[in-house]
Amino acid sequence: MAVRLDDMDRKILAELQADAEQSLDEIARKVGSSKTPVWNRIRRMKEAGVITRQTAILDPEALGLEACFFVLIRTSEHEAEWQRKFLKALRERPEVLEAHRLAGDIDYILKVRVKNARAYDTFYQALISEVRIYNVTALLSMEEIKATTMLPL
Amino acid sequence: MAVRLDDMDRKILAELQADAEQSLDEIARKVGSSKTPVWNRIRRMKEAGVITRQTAILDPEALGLEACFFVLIRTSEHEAEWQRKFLKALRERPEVLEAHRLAGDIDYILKVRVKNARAYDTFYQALISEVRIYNVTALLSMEEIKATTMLPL
DNA sequence: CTTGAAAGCACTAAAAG
DNA sequence: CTTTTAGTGCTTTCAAG
Repeated sequence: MAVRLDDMDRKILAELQADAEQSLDEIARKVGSSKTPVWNRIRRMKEAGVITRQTAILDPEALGLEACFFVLIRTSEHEAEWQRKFLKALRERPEVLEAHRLAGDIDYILKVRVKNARAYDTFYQALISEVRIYNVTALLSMEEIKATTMLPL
Repeated sequence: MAVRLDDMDRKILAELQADAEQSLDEIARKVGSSKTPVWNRIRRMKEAGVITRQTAILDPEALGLEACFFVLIRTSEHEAEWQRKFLKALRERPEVLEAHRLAGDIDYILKVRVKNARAYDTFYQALISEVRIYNVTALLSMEEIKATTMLPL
């Protein structure tokens, strides 16, 4: 899965992560190349799956999504059918921004963005009514110190 | 901070979140409007800070960043000077993708992306040598079930 | 909101290193 | 094999109705 990238590729990726609206000419100038080679490298990296997609980043506060919870989940069930239902529920709920299966005594962690604590409770009640969960701890974020989509290159 | 958005604005945002590479004409067609009004709405939402920026989403696996940790931090220190140093350290480290200050007995949560467990240990040793930390629990992600930048609208 | 028009840009192909 | 040059048609941007 890992793709071979040279220094120029990495510079281009850094520019695209920082600002995907720049023109090819601008990127080419910054990385010390020119339009066509930069365009070819970007195309190759899209085909190779290094660049997944391009998206607009929105401000959650400006949209009224003022509450962010990290949810630690322990479960007693480990059957395939239960897991299938659980994953489906997570993927279908748009307020679940992240979901990971973990190693260790905590089985899952979720990141959930909602309007307020009440909206979180609605989400929580809906989730536990869909699938059996042994233990849930919700961690409420008081302050987003850092949140970036920029991967280190 | 919260901005008033109508249904058309929300449809446009949904399109931009799903794929920011679409042309204005395409977006306009999908939301049932035309080029200029869509362009004006997007400009207004950028000025209002609803749309923060546009970015390329990269595949961490393809870049060889195969390990993801959630780090739960408890601290005994709550002085301004300690906090300043701690936040600075987090903001400067590119492997820290997210950092939140929490309510409750856990003080901070981090999301950290690195090449492997060894790289995490290097990060961890560097962090605890920079700032005094009372207790750290690292949760290792075995599987990214879901990871989206798309906020619910 | 629509039309329309100017400027800029992405993308392609073909030439040159 | 990679870069430069050059051209076409689409897209953004903006002014006027």
